[in-house]
Amino acid sequence: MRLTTRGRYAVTAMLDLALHGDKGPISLADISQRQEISLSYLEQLFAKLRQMDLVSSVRGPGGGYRLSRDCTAINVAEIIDAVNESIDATSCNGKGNCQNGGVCLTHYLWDDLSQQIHRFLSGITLDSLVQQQEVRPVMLSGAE
Amino acid sequence: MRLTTRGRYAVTAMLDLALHGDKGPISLADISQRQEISLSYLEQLFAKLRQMDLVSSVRGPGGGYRLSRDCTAINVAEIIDAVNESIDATSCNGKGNCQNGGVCLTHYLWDDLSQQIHRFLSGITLDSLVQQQEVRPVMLSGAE
DNA sequence: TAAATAACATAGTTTTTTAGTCGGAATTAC
DNA sequence: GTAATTCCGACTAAAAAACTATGTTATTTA
Repeated sequence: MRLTTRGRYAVTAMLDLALHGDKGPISLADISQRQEISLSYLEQLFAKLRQMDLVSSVRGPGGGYRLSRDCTAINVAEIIDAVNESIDATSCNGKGNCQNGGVCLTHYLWDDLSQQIHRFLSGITLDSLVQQQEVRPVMLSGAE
Repeated sequence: MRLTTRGRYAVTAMLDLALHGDKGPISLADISQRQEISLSYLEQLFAKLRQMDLVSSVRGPGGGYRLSRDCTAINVAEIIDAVNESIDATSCNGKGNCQNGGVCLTHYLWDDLSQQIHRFLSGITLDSLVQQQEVRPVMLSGAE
């Protein structure tokens, strides 16, 4: 199972889009500055986000990215799925052939855990993160 | 966050202990054979499990490991904690200094997720895995 | 039309982690 | 004393993650 900075970066960048997206397309350079993520790395991540139709792009000066759906209709699990291979915790990718073609001792445990995580993350929309942002005091992240 | 074969191996090995532990101490060589995990690697894992007092060892011929507590009193979260650094999903290890000493945009999301996973895994005891083993038909894992 | 801006594409590099190896030392049953 | 076993530390190979570099293409604007 993988849940590393890649997934975190992707969610952070998408949230940045959700927060600033009302002012037209947002360039990766902006996100790069605000969130302290390397531009080239962002480009790689956004290539995948675009493939999964989570964002759409506008090229040329003044261009950038915008969410391709309303932020109430994009959840965190989708974002992580798009950039990470998966959030599966089993060794067999859910196939159940972990040991000699059969399920290993702990297959169901990891399978259940994966479902648990997926259920949790898919219940959280970008919008709900935006709401939370407005309630919880944003220490700095930009200002200061 | 890390949840890889290391943690899976550890849980599998501990479950093997729980399943066979009634016949006195179990050698790592046995577990290595049954679960198809390299002996040397098991030794490393059990060093950590022993440090955390999850297992106790008996040296010499006929020796091996046994659970240091009843299998109703050992949960999966402990096991993973013992061999993996942690099951924390934040980048700051829960410290909240992810960005310029403050919390990053998505800190609370990962913090919540970590708690969720921890709660799930700590609710599952070795004993409950043993029960499950007896109920769910063990496709092969040895037989067939 | 030229220059600037930004996405798009791909290849390569560095760093970290994982998984596993190796060689040996200590302990204990027989 | 020998064999089985844990214990210990260093080492290595391979994979993945994180990041860099270099360019190409589309689009706007002056």
